[in-house]
Amino acid sequence: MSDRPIVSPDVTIRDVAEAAGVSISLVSFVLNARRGPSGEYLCSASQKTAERIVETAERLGYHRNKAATSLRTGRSDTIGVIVSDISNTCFGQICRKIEKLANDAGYLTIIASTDDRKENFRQLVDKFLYSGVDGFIVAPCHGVEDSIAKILKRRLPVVLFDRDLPGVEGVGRVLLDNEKAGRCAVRILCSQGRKHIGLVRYETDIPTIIARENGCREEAEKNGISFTSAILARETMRRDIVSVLHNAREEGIDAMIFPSNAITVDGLSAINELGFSIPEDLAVVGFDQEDRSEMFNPWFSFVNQPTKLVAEYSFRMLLGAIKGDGQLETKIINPLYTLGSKIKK
Amino acid sequence: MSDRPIVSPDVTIRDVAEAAGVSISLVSFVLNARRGPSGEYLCSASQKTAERIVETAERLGYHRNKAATSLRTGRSDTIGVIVSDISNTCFGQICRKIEKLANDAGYLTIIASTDDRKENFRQLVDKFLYSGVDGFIVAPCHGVEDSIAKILKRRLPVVLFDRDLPGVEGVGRVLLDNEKAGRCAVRILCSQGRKHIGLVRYETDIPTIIARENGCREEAEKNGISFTSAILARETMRRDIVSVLHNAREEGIDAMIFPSNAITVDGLSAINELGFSIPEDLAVVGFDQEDRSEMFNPWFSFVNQPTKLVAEYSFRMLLGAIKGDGQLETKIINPLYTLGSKIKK
DNA sequence: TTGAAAGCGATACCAT
DNA sequence: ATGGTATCGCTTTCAA
Repeated sequence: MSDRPIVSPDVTIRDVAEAAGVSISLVSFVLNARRGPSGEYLCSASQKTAERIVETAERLGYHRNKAATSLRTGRSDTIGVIVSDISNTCFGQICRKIEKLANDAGYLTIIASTDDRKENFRQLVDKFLYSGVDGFIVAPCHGVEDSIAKILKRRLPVVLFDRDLPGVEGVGRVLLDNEKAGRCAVRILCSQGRKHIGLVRYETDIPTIIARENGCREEAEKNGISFTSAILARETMRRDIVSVLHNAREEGIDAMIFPSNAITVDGLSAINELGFSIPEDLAVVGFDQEDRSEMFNPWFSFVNQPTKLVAEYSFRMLLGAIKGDGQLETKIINPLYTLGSKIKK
Repeated sequence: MSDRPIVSPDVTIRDVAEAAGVSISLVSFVLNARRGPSGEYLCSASQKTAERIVETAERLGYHRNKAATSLRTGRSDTIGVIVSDISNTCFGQICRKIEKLANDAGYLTIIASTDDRKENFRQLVDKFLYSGVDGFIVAPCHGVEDSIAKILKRRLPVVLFDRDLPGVEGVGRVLLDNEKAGRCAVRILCSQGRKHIGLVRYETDIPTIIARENGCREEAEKNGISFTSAILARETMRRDIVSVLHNAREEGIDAMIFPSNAITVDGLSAINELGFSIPEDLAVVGFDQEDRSEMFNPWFSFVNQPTKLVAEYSFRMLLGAIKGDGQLETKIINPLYTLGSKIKK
């Protein structure tokens, strides 16, 4: 039983030094020493003093002041994660996993949401920069190349995920193979015997969505299946999608693809509003939805990013870049798909 | 023209001082001055120099080094948020809103998930403490009173939300009225003509769940309706809940209540597995589910925390405590409920 | 093997 | 109205 002292204001390295009867430098030296395989201190200090110092530090309840360390070293052991919306389950899961990995590696994680607006993205990047994060993992908005450049100018590593910024160099990437994801969606519908596939999206040049659409079209052609896509204005999509679906069905379309999470949400809501049933009236494949859909109506399918994998690749790549070993590369991930309540492949 | 190299790793307050031809102290003084109503600087510096200093700072792209400020002042303009699982939509939404409010108030937010394990909770509290957060907003695990005490000993403000730690003093609280939430769930089912209500939960002394159950029982008695609750082992709930639901239906129970998010997830999955349809075979009220259920089968209802309200109250209360105005109190929130795809009350 | 001392960048007290 | 300077806690040469 250790009789822990009543912790008062704060124990500094100076207190430890005094209590252990050594100099401040030595304490710092020992406390930052790497441990040998036999658990011992790899530094020039004698094992005996090293142990005494460590023990004293523990007894006093010493913890290094991060601000001071950060000021002195320029490192903060903090990484910044920026997504469009943390309450989107897909991002929530990725962030959670990144946070866990980072925590295990001794890093703190700062997470922020941009609402997909580049002014917010820029502001957050600045804020994180001035807070001294050691690296970034971001799902970028369209058109934030300048912000990324700003990070790179400070020689901080960046890993992009979920969305690409084509042409940007010097960053790591962990991206879904979106064309393959599109092909996957069509194949699911083919295997359910559908012949007339429709896709709804909003007007955009987000490469993710375009690539998915291309994948769909390609696979549909390959299978000799009709493929039609409807393009709506982003602002009024939620409203307009209802009539699009209504008309689609009138015209004999028997399956719909919603190529992003936002579209999936609006699309399924519209289907409920129209009273269509899945898959009798319309088969459906959505994208980027949570893995809890088994809770709900299990009769539609999803194509997803494997969130854990994305988190793992992203964090490992960033950590490697921060530490100096490991390098920033581009990792293309295979899509995952969910049929009903079963995950295959 | 100075013959300095163009590349400046970072602009410091000293650079600004030199460029503006004043002392470091004055720069700090002006840059920390509060602004008057007419937009001007409330400090003893003359308006002219004040303006010159600010302009110079902007021109050089100066941003204060947070580590240095934090070291010097003890403040970090950072708050720590701890939840059980950020990928749980309910927490995701609350965190997102807190983050936004904090951001607007000039604070950075650090979010972490505990997985509902108190060792994790403790570890995270320590980590946040040593990182120098200015305050905490936490959904505590059961049995972490000691961690909270540790925070309070440092005189940092804490706001609890979602879950209470009865008996802990000196903290703010933003809590759902869980008894009322339970009563609400039963009333929904009554209004749908149900007469035999069942509830499933795992073995626990989490006050949230107990209070909900009590609310249910109370309201059922008041309405002369039968109420049965099944208590499972936490570890095997996911599996056992299937047979519980099967038996319940055999025994004539016509409605189920799942009094937490975790139980709701398992419960609905089980219902899908059993092939029951809602509400023909069983009416259902879940708890703490996301607001996107309109996407899915809308034929069951939810009782929720109003996430924005929780976030707003929590953050305001914390900010008040940090700033010194405002005080920590207990705020009890009314439940929100969702019927089908419509939100009422 | 150990210690003294010079900063890191910003703040705030005390002079002027 | 402005400036000098000690200090926050820690890391890191360089000397002893």
